[in-house]
Amino acid sequence: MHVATASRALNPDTRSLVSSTTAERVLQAAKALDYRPNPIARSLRTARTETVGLVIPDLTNPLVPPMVRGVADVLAPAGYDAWIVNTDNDPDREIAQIESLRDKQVDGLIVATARLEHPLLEQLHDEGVRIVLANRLLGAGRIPSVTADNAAGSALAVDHLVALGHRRIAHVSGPQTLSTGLVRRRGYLHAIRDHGLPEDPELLVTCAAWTEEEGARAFGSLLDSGVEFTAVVAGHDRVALGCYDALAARGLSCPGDMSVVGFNDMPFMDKMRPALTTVRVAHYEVGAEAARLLLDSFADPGRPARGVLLQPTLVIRSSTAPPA
Amino acid sequence: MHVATASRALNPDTRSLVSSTTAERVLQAAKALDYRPNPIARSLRTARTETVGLVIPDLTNPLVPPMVRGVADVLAPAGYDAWIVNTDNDPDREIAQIESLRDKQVDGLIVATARLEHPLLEQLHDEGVRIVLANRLLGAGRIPSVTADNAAGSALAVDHLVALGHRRIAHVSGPQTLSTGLVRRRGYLHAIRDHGLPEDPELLVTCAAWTEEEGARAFGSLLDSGVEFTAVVAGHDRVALGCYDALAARGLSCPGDMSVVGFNDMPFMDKMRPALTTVRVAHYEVGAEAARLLLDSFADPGRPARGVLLQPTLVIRSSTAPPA
DNA sequence: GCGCATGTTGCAATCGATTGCCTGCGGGGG
DNA sequence: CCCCCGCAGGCAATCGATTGCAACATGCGC
Repeated sequence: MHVATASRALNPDTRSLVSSTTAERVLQAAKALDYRPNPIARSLRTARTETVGLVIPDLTNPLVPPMVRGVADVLAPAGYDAWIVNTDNDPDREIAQIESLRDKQVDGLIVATARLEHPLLEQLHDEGVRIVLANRLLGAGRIPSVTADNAAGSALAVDHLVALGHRRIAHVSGPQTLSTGLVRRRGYLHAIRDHGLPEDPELLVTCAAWTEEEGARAFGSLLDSGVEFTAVVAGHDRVALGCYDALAARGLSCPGDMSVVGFNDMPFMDKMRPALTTVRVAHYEVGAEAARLLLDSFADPGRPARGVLLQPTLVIRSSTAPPA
Repeated sequence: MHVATASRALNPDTRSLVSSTTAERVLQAAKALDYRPNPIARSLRTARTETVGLVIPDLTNPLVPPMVRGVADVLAPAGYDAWIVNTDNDPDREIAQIESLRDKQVDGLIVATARLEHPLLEQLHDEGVRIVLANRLLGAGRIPSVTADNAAGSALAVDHLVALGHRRIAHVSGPQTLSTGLVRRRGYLHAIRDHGLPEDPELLVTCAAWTEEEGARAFGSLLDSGVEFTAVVAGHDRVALGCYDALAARGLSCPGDMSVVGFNDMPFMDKMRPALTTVRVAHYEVGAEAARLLLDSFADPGRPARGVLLQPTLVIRSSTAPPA
């Protein structure tokens, strides 16, 4: 029995080249010997690894694990695995990690880091590397991507507050170098305008990062400025928690004195006091859909880039109430 | 120039076999051509992949990501990468995943799933597969492992409560099929005895899982039983949150009516109301140390198995107070 | 009865690196 | 002056699978 024949018998696609009796014999023998194909040898020959690179900023960011699971759960049935690498938002590290993934011959990349600009990715895409962006958009939109509809999410938050009777609604936005920071702010501004509310630049403050500290600092300065308002849309749950802290530090209550809406619905946000009303982003679905797009692009290389927008939902809890 | 010569020049270990001038020329050429060695071809030849398998129950469990980062951060400088697989605590899946990792020719395994029994792991270890256990202990302790000193952690919690003046201290333990469930309970019992406190079996209840629901159920039944006590050591932060819920449902306050201590110090436990006093386990360090043990076993295959116990610390917040 | 088509299997190249062995060259010592 | 030793580098096998091509057998049609 020749290895070539065995190889053909073992591969369902080529099994028809082998007589059914020998195929059966090979399958029997494989089972008897507990034969396990060596993926390394196969990859060397076929130049495919059944592996995709998953580039994330930091696994310990609570938003990330659900997305990773979404990716893994979609890839697994298709026979693919994910290599996970953390960049810690360091551009140099990101480049190094991506090159390392390419050396490992990954069949595609899912990039979930959030910076806006990224010449390397566009270049790789032009070189024919299969890439899907998750959670971020890039320049011309030529690269397939999956993101939450962040603008719509901001609008959901504003709509909810307006429905409760709020008219002066602040926004604590994030770094404008981040796709999320930019779009959520834009969505807030549009929603304010759509409701015919006054667009007061004083109601808009910006964090240098999506952290509680920055949220407390930015929102605290807004509180101290003397501007009047009764509700705030935070660009991120962490920022909302910072708002909680800033309120507590000033003896103000939520939702009594101030309604707060977060963004993302991280784990445990339902356990906060008050439980945080927030815009839920289905991160698992973002990952799953990104993986689907990537698999699609393997199946049909010619397919044009598709951008998927996932609709967020509003989760109403206890941090929002009608104004006093 | 022959590929063999180039190979030797590129590899620091064999570079001395090549004259320094040719070595220099090769290095120059490699840089000029942006040569990148193919890890797949190398692995096929050397039967090493510079890769370890990391077996975890579920990435979305908040305790897991820090451990994964600990592993990754230690492996990276040594040139190793980690394949991460989730088992969802399904024994069959765990076996399948581990076999898949072996097919991928990982150089070693770090297994961080928590069930107590595991014949496969012992068998693999006997076959010479390099394995390190994280967060769990196995039978005879012949396999190197890294765990938090869970018994000592329980004792820290009891000591703290006793120092506050509590004398009747309950324990909500977890599944006794889990290493953590078993040992934390044992540590609690020892500590109670060491303090000369009454060992009342009625103060001990057990959850079927480390979840808020189970914690609320088990602790609720204890509250409803009429047994007197003023404090509880929960075997897990999630269980402690369940205790919060059970207290709230009965109109009891924490820490006014009942002191609660958690276990693990998951993210956001400092943001709870009240902020949770808990036994902090350095999960990052568990992962890092497990990775170190594994690298050690690569460097020196003969080394005897070592078991590392990491000492937890008590983080005192607002869920504990002297008894009323 | 011969030729050709079809179906099955074997041969050998290939993927890209590593490594044991051998060769050839040069220098130093007898 | 010759021999031997050591160093540098080339040769070729090897890892384990895949795959184009060739070869062979069988069977059918003319």
